[in-house]
Amino acid sequence: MKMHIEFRHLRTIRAIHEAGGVARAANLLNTTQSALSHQIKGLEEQTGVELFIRKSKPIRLSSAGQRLLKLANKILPEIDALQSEFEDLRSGKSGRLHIAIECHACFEWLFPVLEKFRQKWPDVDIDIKPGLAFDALPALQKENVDLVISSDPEELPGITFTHLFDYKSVFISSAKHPLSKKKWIEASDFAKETLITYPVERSRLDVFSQLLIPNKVEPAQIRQADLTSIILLLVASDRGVTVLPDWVVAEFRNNSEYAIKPLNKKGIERGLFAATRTDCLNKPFMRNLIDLAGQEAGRLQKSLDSL
Amino acid sequence: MKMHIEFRHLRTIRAIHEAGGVARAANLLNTTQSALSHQIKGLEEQTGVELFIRKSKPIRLSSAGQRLLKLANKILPEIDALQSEFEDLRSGKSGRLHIAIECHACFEWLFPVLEKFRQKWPDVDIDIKPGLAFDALPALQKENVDLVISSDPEELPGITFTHLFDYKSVFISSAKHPLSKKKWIEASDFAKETLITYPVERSRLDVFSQLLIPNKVEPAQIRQADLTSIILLLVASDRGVTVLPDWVVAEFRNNSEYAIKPLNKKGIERGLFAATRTDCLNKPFMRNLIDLAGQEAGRLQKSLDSL
DNA sequence: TTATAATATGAATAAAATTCATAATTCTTG
DNA sequence: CAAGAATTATGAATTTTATTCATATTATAA
Repeated sequence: MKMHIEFRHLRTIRAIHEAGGVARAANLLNTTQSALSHQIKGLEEQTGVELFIRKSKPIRLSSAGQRLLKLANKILPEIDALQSEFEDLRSGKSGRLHIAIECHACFEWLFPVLEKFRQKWPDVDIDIKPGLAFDALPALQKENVDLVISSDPEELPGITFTHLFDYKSVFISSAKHPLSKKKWIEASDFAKETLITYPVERSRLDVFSQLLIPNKVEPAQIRQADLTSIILLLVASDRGVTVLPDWVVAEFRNNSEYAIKPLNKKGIERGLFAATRTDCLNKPFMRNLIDLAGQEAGRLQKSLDSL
Repeated sequence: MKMHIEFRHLRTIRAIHEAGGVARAANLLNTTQSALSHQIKGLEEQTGVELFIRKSKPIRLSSAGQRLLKLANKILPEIDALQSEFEDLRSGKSGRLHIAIECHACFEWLFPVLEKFRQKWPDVDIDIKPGLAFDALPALQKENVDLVISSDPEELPGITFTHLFDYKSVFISSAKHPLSKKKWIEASDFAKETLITYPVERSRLDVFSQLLIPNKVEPAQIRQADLTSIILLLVASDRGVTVLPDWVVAEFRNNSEYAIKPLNKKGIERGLFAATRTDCLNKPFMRNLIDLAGQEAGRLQKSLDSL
């Protein structure tokens, strides 16, 4: 007989000890006295060590048996804990929510959303993965991340894009800037300007993908900055102009330092989407996050409308 | 399918992770790729949690799988350690040596023996159980102790008495005591004396069992003391007389404060035995202890002879 | 896209655990 | 100390579980 020590054995040892006897332990474990007797016999053969003192009835643990019991008492609670963690996972109480953001400015509205989310789902492992802006969708497919915030929905197998809200990309310059006199801004207006952007691929920036590339316009100069507040600082001091989502500018629309103009006569409107693996949409916390994002969007919209 | 998490699964998870793939892990574990695949499938069904990301080849652990791996890395070394402890037990390198001493004075020669023993068998769990003087042999049978030092061998099933050495019980008084004038001491001599003994049953004391009870003599008074040195102190200050094994008095035989006399003309000679469960005599450390005890006895004998 | 390496699957087989019935212990009590 | 009660052990049959074999499916790299 080969047989290894198994959890079954640990449970049996513990039960025999606690119940004070094989027969009573068998009750506890919903099995027969015979089964346990065979079990411990097999275990003793396998380990080559006497685990019980059989000269007493009911049988008692030998010192080796007590050593094993000690291990059982250490180990069994650990798998129990694991099982309950898994139960949380299965029920959707806990889970992993690793997020990649294609749209760089999205940090702005996402943070407050995550803050609310965190309070409601304390057991969900939230993380924002940097450096994935480019191949966020492959990462999503490979389960390296669980949610991608993107403006460019694609048809991908196993991936679902959920519309969150729409926004407008708007032009921002200082109030003193010559272009602030125009009603709206066109592609050609950028030819002589310094454009300030996030340090990401052009294709990932609305100004380029929606306006400059289609119109084959190249800005006179490009300057990059990481943080939205830095970009705005540079714009305020007339070191350049920029294009940002309208929600970013909501808070300071009434700030007289800035001029905010639509792009083209009709403005450039874009959608924002949550990309997830389709099966993950079943998870309660995932739906709730998307809900919360929608709510936050409504709130931003209101604050824009009210101006 | 019912199935619990088992050590097998932990080993599999670990092997898949370390080998980087199911097929390679199967090699490590001397089994087939199919077996492992079925195993993890069963485990995933049981726990209701995806343990691996199957969109990649070779498959990788999911976050739940990593949680399980963490547990595996914590638990598996612990059973390995246990198994090697058991191996030591089986090979006789370690074990339990709980000793009961019927003969109260035996502490005197046993301690140096145990000291040597301890150095040679550091993994053996040595203990001296007090309070068992009376029913030491039943305790031996019930495996509450593993060795009994006794002067009264009996025929008991499963118990073997090994002769260690012989000694004489000798009478001790102060040098000023009237009885110190006699060549030897008889039972009747005790009738007017205060006898100092260990605080144990009369039947367990040589003076009584070998001399006073057979001769129906009752000492004038009995006084009890726990420690041999205390008894000797009392004797030296003439508060009473005592009877002790000759090896106890070896060291101070030339001390002029004491008078040491044989009991009866021929002396009372007794044997000392190591009682063990018969099967325990196979254990190397047990035999070695008995050997060491014999050697120590030889040493004591010499120190007596040389005087 | 195709070839290749890796994993999954289903049915058959092998292995192991459990049960049932009963024997053999140890304990208890008169 | 014997007899009965309670407890554990055992062997064979049965059921459950794990593994293998052959092959299908899936993912990756060329």
